Amino acid sequence: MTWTDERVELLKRLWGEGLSASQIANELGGITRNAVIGKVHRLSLSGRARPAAAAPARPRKATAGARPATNARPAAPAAPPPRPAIAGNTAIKLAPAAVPEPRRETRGNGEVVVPISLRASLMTLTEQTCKWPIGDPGGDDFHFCGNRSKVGVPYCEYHSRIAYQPVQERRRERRAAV
DNA sequence: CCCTGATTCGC
DNA sequence: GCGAATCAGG
Repeated sequence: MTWTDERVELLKRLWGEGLSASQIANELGGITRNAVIGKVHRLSLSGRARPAAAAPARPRKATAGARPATNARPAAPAAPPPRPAIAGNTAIKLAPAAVPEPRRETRGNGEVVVPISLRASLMTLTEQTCKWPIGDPGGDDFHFCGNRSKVGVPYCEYHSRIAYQPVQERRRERRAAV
């Protein structure tokens, strides 16, 4: 993939909004989070909120041809990313007691805040993000559950149960059939 | 285990 | 310049 001006700008925006590299990666599509991080660094906008920190000389390892990606992480104070409460940002509500593991930015009572740009596209649907739709498709606050799901399963555990409910009935009928 | 960003270095 | 591989940490 090429880093067109548009893509670079989007990258800057999303990164500035505090999205993770992987999220930005599948937001842009066609690239990995490594590419995003690499670009971020090249653009020198790594330290999201913290300007400080001068690289305190990292101890590179043996030279020769090997690939000693030895230690790494001297710099990088990593301060809590600024969560610029996006204006008009629609806080989405989770069904009461529904999602078991709201592993996202949550505030107060279980509301989940999703960055606009994140919701704009298919959210960051990966292999293990619950793709259970919530809200009216096409509605402004339509989104996906987004909780982690097991590999190969499209939904988180909670929604899997809902999705595959009819098993019991099935079983009954099947017995009669077979 | 899942994830995060950081760094190095061959290309 | 790019990004996979790798590292280090949560």
